[in-house]
Parts: sequence; structure tokens; C-alpha cells
Amino acid sequence: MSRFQEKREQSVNKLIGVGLSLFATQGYEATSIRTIAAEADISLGLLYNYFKSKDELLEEIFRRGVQDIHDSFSDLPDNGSSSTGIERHIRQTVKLLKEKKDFWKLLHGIRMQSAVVKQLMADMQEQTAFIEARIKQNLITAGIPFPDLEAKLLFASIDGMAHHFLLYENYPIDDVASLLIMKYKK
Amino acid sequence: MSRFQEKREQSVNKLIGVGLSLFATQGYEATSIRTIAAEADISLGLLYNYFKSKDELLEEIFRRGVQDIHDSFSDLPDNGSSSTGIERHIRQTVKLLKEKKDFWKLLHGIRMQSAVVKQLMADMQEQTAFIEARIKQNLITAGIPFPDLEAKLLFASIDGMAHHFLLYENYPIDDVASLLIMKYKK
Amino acid sequence: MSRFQEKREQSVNKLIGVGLSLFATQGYEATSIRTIAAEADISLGLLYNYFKSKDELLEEIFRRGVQDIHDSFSDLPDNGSSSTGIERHIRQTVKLLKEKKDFWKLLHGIRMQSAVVKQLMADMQEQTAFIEARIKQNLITAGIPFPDLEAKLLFASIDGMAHHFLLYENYPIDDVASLLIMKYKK
Amino acid sequence: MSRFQEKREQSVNKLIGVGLSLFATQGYEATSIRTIAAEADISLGLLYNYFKSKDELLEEIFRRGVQDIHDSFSDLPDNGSSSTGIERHIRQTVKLLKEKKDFWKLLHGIRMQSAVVKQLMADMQEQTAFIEARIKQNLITAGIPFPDLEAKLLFASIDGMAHHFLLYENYPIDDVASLLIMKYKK
DNA sequence: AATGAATGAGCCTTCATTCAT
DNA sequence: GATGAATGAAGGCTCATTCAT
Repeated sequence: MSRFQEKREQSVNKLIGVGLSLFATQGYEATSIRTIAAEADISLGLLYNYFKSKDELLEEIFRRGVQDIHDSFSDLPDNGSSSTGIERHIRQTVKLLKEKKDFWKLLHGIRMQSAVVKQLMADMQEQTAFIEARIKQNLITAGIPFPDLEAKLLFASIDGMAHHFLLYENYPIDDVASLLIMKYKK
Repeated sequence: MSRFQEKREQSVNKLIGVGLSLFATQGYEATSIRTIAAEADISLGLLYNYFKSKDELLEEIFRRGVQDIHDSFSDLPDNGSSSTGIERHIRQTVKLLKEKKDFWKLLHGIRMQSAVVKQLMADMQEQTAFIEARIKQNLITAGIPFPDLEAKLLFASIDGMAHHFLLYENYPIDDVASLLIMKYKK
Repeated sequence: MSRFQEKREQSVNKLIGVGLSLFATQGYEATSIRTIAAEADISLGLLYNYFKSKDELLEEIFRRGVQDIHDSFSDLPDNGSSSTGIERHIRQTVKLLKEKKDFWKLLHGIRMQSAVVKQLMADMQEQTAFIEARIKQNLITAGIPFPDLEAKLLFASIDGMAHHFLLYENYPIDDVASLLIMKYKK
Repeated sequence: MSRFQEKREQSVNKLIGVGLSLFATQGYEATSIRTIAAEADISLGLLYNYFKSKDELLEEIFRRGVQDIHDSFSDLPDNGSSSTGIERHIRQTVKLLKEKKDFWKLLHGIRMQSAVVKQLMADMQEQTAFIEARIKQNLITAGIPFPDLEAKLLFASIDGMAHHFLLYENYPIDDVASLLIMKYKK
């Protein structure tokens, strides 16, 4: 029972990892299932034992990535001590960006062609709304006027910063983040 | 003689237009050269008289799009009268976003998977640097400290805002832009 | 215009012919599209220029075969001079069996697994009803009692005979047919 | 010892049953060994302990089906009392058709593409000859002229009737059979 | 005996591209 | 210039079969 479970999990994890990396680097359409299997040292047939289709592999990769991020943000205590919510949110985003660069690349690279993965995007919208709401809450807490619009702008700034970090080598994300945080202090 | 030239140009323009629209909507890989030719009412063979390959068509689409944008920004008088450079830059960006939505979609959708179009991205980098430099110059003019870092942040904010505009229906880009502009006033 | 038409028709006919032969001999599922293309000396890709799918190829083969048979039976004068309608019907069936052996093989071989070609079978039902009605009419003309049931039996006898002709080498179909005809004389 | 044997037989029987049902419904090629194993609640590996290959499973299904039919006809007393041999033969055939519909479907569906199961068909020929001989014997007993040819025709009629019964919903096989029997009375 | 992980050949189909006319 | 026939590599996916445990 557990004998198979273990092997299965191992293979699945490997495929998810390789798939994420390749999809992020080359794009979904441009990455062949064959390449993924080969890179993961797993036969083509076995891949299909675990994932019903290329789409489903992508979906699972997404599901896990989104879950990771959601968890990470949920763990953030709503009211820390020495730092504002906004600061913590931005710092956490930067941390995640560095840790899960591939996933973010995939996300930012794919969300424009939502045709590929309509369902996934619906899920993402939910997460996005969740994040924007959290940002807004923090802005309200900080006493900033026009929290709705400010949330949109701050979210855009963070997203743009993230995008540039993923796009350019040696992007000084920490400095940019610090500057952004500073703007919302006092 | 000139009549041939004219017809040729007309066909090329049509192909560029259709190509841009389809690439933007469905993605580069997911769009077939056949579909483009059909949609443009041009035979497959003729398309290959105008463009050596699918890649070259994309390149031409890019080249023109980038040129358009470059021109548009170049035409901006460096110092208008009643408004700051930053304001003009942002307003112009918003205007272009609305006018050339397809091109921006293509650009934002493709730039993460640079494998497809390495050469194009090199060109883009140049444009990007140009824009960032212009932003920085405006910041200096406005007497803002840390103009280098501020330029990066502002550029990111604008880019993020653009991205969200392309991504979400009914995004209130004008309001967000106004808020952003306000931040750099005084 | 006609230049392409001609070539196209030539290729299509070849594919239809080879497809019919192979489907009849080996069965639909067991025959690969590659084999058909190769046997017809036509590239795999070209086949797909003419037929959207393996299924559609089969459908076209069917359509043509059914049409042939329908035409053949329609051309039969309803009242000849020296022979009864039943005799003419049976003789015509035998003639067609010999001429279009492959098509009949395909038909008899495939109709049991109607899943493959549900639509086709609906069309066939129509033809079948048409034939059974014609048989019945002939029986009525011949003054045979219970024409409905007799039509069913006669149809079954003809079909069984046909089946055996297709199945066994050297089946004396002419003799069996003669015997069957005799039964309905006087 | 015997308990193992018992369980084995049980599993084999289940596989034969499920296999027959699926092959009959969907066709041999279109039915996967996986589906059979799953439907029979037996692991893929175990199936291969019982049958060396998909082909062998089919062969075993055939062997048993043919045996059943052979037995059934052998048990028929050659000369009953109140009814002729022909009547008994036809009635028995109808009875078997109803009882073993799946097997007959499989048989009628597969026998045209003998490539799949050449050996099986050789066996079938034997059975066919046996049946035809029996029919002929009955015809001789009944004093019918041209018993050879008549046997072929009667066999064809029965086979055709069987085919139509398998093919059409609500086929009045009993009535058709009665009519056929009547023809050979007196 | 029994499980299901693992393999790889083969299938249908699409697509960029070339070529004869 | 203009057409669409023709090609074949490559892609996603299925499936019979083997094997380690």
C-alpha cells in the first residue's frame, strides 16, 4: 500500500518540479510533454499514469503553487508589532518571489493567455481579490484616504515590481521594495 | 509598378493586423500561420512571399509596434507648459494602452518566455532603458531624491497598472493613473 | 481552378479506394491512417487536407458506397417484362455483391459495432427500410400472404446469403440465389 | 489447494464474462485490457497471470462460446417425436440467440475481419460445417430435393435472421422463425 | 498469488514550410 | 504575383505488456 504511495509521490513531485521549471522558462505551449518526461527521467507512459493530460499537469502545478502562496500569506499575523501590515505584506511578497521564482514566472507568463487555463484563472481571481482586499485593509488601518483606489495602485506597483524582478537580471528588488514601503509610512 | 507596391503593402498590413490580433488573443504558439492567412483572405503561399517564416512575421509585428510607441513618446515635448513631465508620460502611456491594446497584450504575454524571440527582447531592452531614462530625467527635473531607484519604482508601478488594465475588465485605469500622478506632484 | 480540382479528386479517389479496401479487410480500428496514406502513395499530411479525420474518411467511403447501391436499385425498372420483381431484386443484389465486394464487407463488418459510426448507421437504417419496403411491395405484387413477415424473412435470407458469400471462398451464390428465387415463383 | 483453484476459476470466469460483454459491445480493438481488468475488479498484473495476452483472452472467450453452442446442438436428439429436425434446429438456434446474445454479437461482429483471429475462424469453420451438415441431414430426412443447396440457403436464412435479431431492437424473431419453419413443413 | 509502477511503440492529428504551376 | 497541393517532423495520448516487490 504505502510502497506504491511512496514511489508515486516521488515521481509526481519530480514531474511537477520539472514541469514548473520548463513551463516557466519556455512557456506552456512550447514545452512538450515528452521533454518534461525525459528531463524528469520518467517514461512518457508513466507521466500519463499520474496526469490525465498536459492540461491537468499544468493545473496541478498551479494548484500547488497557489496553495503555497496562499498559505504563506495566511500565516502572516494580521497585526505584528514593530512593522505595519503593508510593510509585512510587501516583504513577504519579495521573499516569496525569490523562493518561488519559477512559479511566479509561470503565473505572470500565462495569465495573459487565459484561454489555456480558464478554470485556473477563475481560481486565481479569487486569490487576487483576497490579496487586494488584504492590501486595502492594511491601507485602512494605516489611515490612508481612498483605500480602494490606493489598493489598486499599490497592488499594481507590487505586481509591476515583481514582474520586473522576474524579467531582468540583478533587479534591485529589495531597494525598490524599501522605497515603496517608505511611501506608505506616516 | 507603384500599384504593385501598393497592393503588396496593403496585404502586408492586413497580415500584420490579423497576426497581431490573433497572437495577442490566443498566444503565439497557439496561433497557426494558416489561420492568419485565412483570416486575412490571403493564400498561404502568398504569405510566405511576404514573410520568410512565422517568426519573421512576429518580428515585423513587434518592430512596428515598438516603433509606434517609440515615436509616440518621442513626439512628447520634453517640457510642456501646465503639466509636469511625469504626468505627461503617464497620461501618454495610458493613451497608448487604450489605443494599442492588442500590441500591449502580445508584449506582456510574450516577454516572459523570451526563448521565442530572443532578438526582439534585446530590442525591447533598449526601449525599456530609453523609457526608464526618460522617467528618471523627469524625476530629476521634479527634484525628487533617489531618482534612479524612484525611476525603477515608478516604471514598475506604471507597468503593473498597464498589466492590470490588460488583464481585468473595466479596470479604472484613469483613476489609478491620476492617483499615481498625484503622488509625484509636490 | 480546374487544375487543383483535378488533382484533388484524383487523390481523394485513391484514398477512398485504398481506405475502403483496408477497412474492409482489416477492420476500421485495426487500420491505421498511416497505412492508408502509404498504400495510396500519399503523404500523411495531404490526407488530412482532404479528410478532417479518420472518421470522416470512413464516412465519405460509406456515403459513396451507399449512394452507389441506392442508385443501382433505383435504376431497376419496377416492372420488367419476363421476370418478377423479386427475381430482379435478388439478381441485382448478387450483381452488386460481386461488383462491390469490399464495400459490402466493410458494411457487414462494421454494422455490429455501431458505436464507431452512429450517424452512418442512421443513414443506413433509411436505406434498409427502403429496401425492405421494396421487397414487401414485390411480395404484395406477387400475391404472397403475410407480406410484412415474408419481407423480413426474405430480407434476412438475402442478407444471410450475402454474408456467406463475403465470408466463404467459392460460395455458389448464383445457385443459392436461384433456389431462393424459385421459392417465390408461383 | 483446491481453494486456490476455485478462486482462480472464479476470477477467470469473471474476466471471460466482462471481456465478452465489452468486446461484444464496443468491439475487440476498441476495448482495452485495462478496462476489462478494472470492470472485473482484478488487477492488471493478475489478468496476465491468467491470460498470456489480449488475443488469448479473446480466444478463450471464443472457445467457450463455441463449445457452449456445440454442446447445445449436440444435446438435441436427432429425431424428436412431434416436430421435424429442421424445426427443432431453428427453435434451438433462436433460443441460443436469446440466451447468448453477447457471444453472437461478438461472433457476427468479428468474423468479417478474420485477420484478428485467424486460428479461431478455422475452428469456427469446423463448427459451421458441422451445423450445415446437420441441416442437410435434416433436409434429407424431410425428403427435400437438392439438399446440398437447400442446406446452404436455409443456413443463410437462419444466419441472416440471427444477424437482424442482433442488429435491430424488437425484431420479431419468433414470428420470422415460425414462417421459416412453415416453409419446410410438408 | 497479487499489485500497480513502468515502458515504449504506435496512433491520430497539426503545422510550418516548400514547390509546381 | 498568386494558389493550394504536398511534405514530414513533431505533438499529445493510449495501450498491451513486463517487472519488481
